Amino acid sequence: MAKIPKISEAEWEVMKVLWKNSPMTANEIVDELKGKTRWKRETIRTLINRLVQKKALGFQKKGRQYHYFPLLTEAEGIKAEAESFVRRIGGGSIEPMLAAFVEEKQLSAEKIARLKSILNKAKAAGENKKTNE
Amino acid sequence: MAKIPKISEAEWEVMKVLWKNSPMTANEIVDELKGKTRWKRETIRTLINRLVQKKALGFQKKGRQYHYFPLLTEAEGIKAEAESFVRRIGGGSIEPMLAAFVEEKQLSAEKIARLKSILNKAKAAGENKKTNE
DNA sequence: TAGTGTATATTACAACTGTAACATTTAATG
DNA sequence: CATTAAATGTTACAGTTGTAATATACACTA
Repeated sequence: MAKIPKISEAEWEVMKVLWKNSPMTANEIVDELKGKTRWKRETIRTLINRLVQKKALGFQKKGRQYHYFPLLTEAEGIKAEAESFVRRIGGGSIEPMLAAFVEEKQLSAEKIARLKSILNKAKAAGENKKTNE
Repeated sequence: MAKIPKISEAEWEVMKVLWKNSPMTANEIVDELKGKTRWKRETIRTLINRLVQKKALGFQKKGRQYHYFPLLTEAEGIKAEAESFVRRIGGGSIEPMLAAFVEEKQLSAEKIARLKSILNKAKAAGENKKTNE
């Protein structure tokens, strides 16, 4: 997807269920979210509609029902959020944020290893910055 | 600071200048931001006022002027943002986001080392079985 | 003391968000 | 075919945010 639309907090919850499993009908989405939130059915439908307007969701009409599916991948969504985060903190240090992560989430050893590998590659890229392009 | 108020994108720009240097008068903040944004003087004053209402900024009256200063530290602000980010992406993987970071920012070797050290501590706290790398 | 700059305070207004209620269309049923 | 139940569509309404304009208060100057 070219330009990632800005997805609000509540809308993200909807995206997450579709990222886990799609396509889904509005009702299936509602049922899924009824467990996790206290939103009324119509609230959830509003969120779905807004996501369609924003072109974050697409749908296919099947009889009287719509089957919704994401128009961007979860990784794209996360990357966009991360970029917005980075822009926001600007010159700030990313350390408190990584610290918050490890506090908040239970990171498995493998995950940590992958993260470290990303950091290692970063260092390499930084060092021969002038030659790469 | 006990509870971190929700600070909007534009408001963050104001906080950042105060985190770099405080206290400052409204005019000093305006001058600082005039360089970085295209906001009108009164726009910036609105942001300052909203931050005061939210108790993100305090001030001291000195004659006819107010001298503003942050009521939360930059690290607190960043941590709150990071937590919000983590909540939002929920079960999602943080890897795309770390990747975005290293893409977006030029990380020095020392910074990378500190980040790795955070990861190492995380592993220790989480499950200290294997000690690879 | 009356005017004039500056500071601060109040008000504006549209877009976006959270949170729904109400209305309309249409497939299926009696 | 008329009714109903379930889907989708339209409208609502207050709080937040971006982006200001306008009004008011007060210190200093003439």
